[in-house]
Amino acid sequence: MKISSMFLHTLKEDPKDAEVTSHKLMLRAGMIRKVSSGIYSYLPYGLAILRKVEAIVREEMNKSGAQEVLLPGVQPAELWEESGRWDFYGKELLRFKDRKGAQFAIGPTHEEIITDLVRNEVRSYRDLPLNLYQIQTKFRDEMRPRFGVIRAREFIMKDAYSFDVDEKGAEKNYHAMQTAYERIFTRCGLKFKAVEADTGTIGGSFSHEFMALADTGEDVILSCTKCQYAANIEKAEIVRPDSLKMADAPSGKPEKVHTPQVKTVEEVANFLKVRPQDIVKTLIYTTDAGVIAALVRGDHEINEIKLKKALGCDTLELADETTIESATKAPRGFAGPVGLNIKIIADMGLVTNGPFVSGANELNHHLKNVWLSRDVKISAIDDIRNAEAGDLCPRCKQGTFEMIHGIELGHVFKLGTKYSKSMNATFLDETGKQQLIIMGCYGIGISRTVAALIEQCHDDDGIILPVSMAPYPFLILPIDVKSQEVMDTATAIYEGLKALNIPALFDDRDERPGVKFKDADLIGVPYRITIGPKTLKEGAVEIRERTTKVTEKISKDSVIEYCKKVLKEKHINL
RNA sequence: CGGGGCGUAGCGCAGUCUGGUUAGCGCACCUGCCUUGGGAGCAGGGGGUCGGAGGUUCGAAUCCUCUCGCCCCGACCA
Repeated sequence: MKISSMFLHTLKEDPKDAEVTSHKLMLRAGMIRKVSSGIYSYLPYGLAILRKVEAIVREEMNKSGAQEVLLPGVQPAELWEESGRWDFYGKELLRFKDRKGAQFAIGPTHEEIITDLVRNEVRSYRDLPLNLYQIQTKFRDEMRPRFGVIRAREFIMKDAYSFDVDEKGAEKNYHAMQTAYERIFTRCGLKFKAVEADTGTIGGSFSHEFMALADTGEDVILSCTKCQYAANIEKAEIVRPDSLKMADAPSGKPEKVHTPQVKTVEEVANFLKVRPQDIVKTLIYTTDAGVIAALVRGDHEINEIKLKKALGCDTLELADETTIESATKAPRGFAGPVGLNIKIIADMGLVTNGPFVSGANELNHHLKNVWLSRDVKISAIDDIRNAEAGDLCPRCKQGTFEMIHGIELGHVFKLGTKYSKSMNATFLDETGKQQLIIMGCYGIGISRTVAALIEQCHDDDGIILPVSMAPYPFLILPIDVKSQEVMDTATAIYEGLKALNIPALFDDRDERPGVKFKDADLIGVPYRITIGPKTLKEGAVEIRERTTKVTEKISKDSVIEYCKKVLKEKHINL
């Protein structure tokens, strides 16, 4: 491709809107342009990289036995009502009416559509197992789109759905997807980690997320320093203490102290000269099972997903001021467990400690010398806090957790019969009995993968594409387009690569060398072939590797061979 | 949804507080000259309903009211 005629417009300056590196570079390299918040157009160069990811995904999905389909972006409300998600999904589901007034949504995911399709086609166990996937644009009306295409509202996703006759088959499909994902992200040249994840409202026995390691990642992962265990903070387990009984207390009773305007854990710790871990944080929640109090140590953070699970409730929300006041008889900031008349659940991190400081349920007062075993009626003790760096690993019990950040690229999980049940997707087994299909679903954020890759692979000059991700592995750069000799050589190389179907960019613009060098670095082409009058006098051209910045001088006649060799070494078949 | 910030040429910004010629600068773009190994230089040029609507005023980018959009922090969401 000749750059002079390419729809490629690079920017010298960082666009104001962009915060993270990948977003800045994707805009500067002319890959994307913003249309609206969280909505982007892909320009030729950006699309070309996107296609590289898609190609790898297709190859590996097909190899694993999945078959490609293409489902509609617009989905009728009826199917969502059938699965129960029309009311449940919330504002992220963009809804609208057609001219007849019928309700539709723009698909944020496709469980309903695929389940509907499969239930209409699959009759017998002979039709199973099945794994269907698609690569398609999805829309989720995110409250706060961020980081360019990393958290966009409109984005491109590969989603696959598996259908099996039994649990064993479902498990097999799950593992097939896991290994496919490992291969996909490895081939993309990404540093990633598969971590245990929460299954969310979807349920099922387990799920894994594939995280690209990046400091700017929104997800927090806890990873054992000794063994393989790694999990999303939402899920990361904490070692259970030997006993879930609160530490024995001496006789006595809590002592009320005056603490004017002292509310937060930090303020209380400073004011009363105690450590944060000697304070009990009391959080009041409104749930579908009533108002409850959750207790965690002052230095710990509550984990609402764990809390929800421990309580067995569906909805959970920090209580508002009015609810807090009616439950504790005190304004926010002074809640404490002593004398509370609502259900109290305590984190197991509290069992070995005492005495504690807590709120006194009275304005400007706290209690000292509180023993949970003596002074508080606890209904349950469970793991309801976030794991943190330094915690003992729950698996090997030798290593400790370190905290890393990641960008969620892929998610595999078992759906079980959630959708087949609500939407009645069944088959007849060998004995003629009707059975529910066991499902799984597996997503990869394609557009997000491109951004994650750039987040990992760049330097001060721009993007550094691995050869596997480069739509054009080579860029031919004549220093002076007015020099006949230079242009003849450059053109010969360009045509030579073209004849072999090796994609290359030809920077034939009448620009000064510096401009072309900067652009070449910015868009991240792995190999730059520079043709200038100086080296040409020796019959040579230069090849510079983007990653290492090492320049090598080679004979102008051996360039094609060199390129072929590079591709072979990197196992790229074009 | 709460808090903060910003909308002036394709991009980045000044001008707004304190109203007053033809609204300015850098980059990008067009023409010419010159130059050609890391975003050169000179000369000339095109491009703006100052986010939108309404109002105040002799006069509004500037003041007032409403509104839309975008960004950041938080909440929310899986």
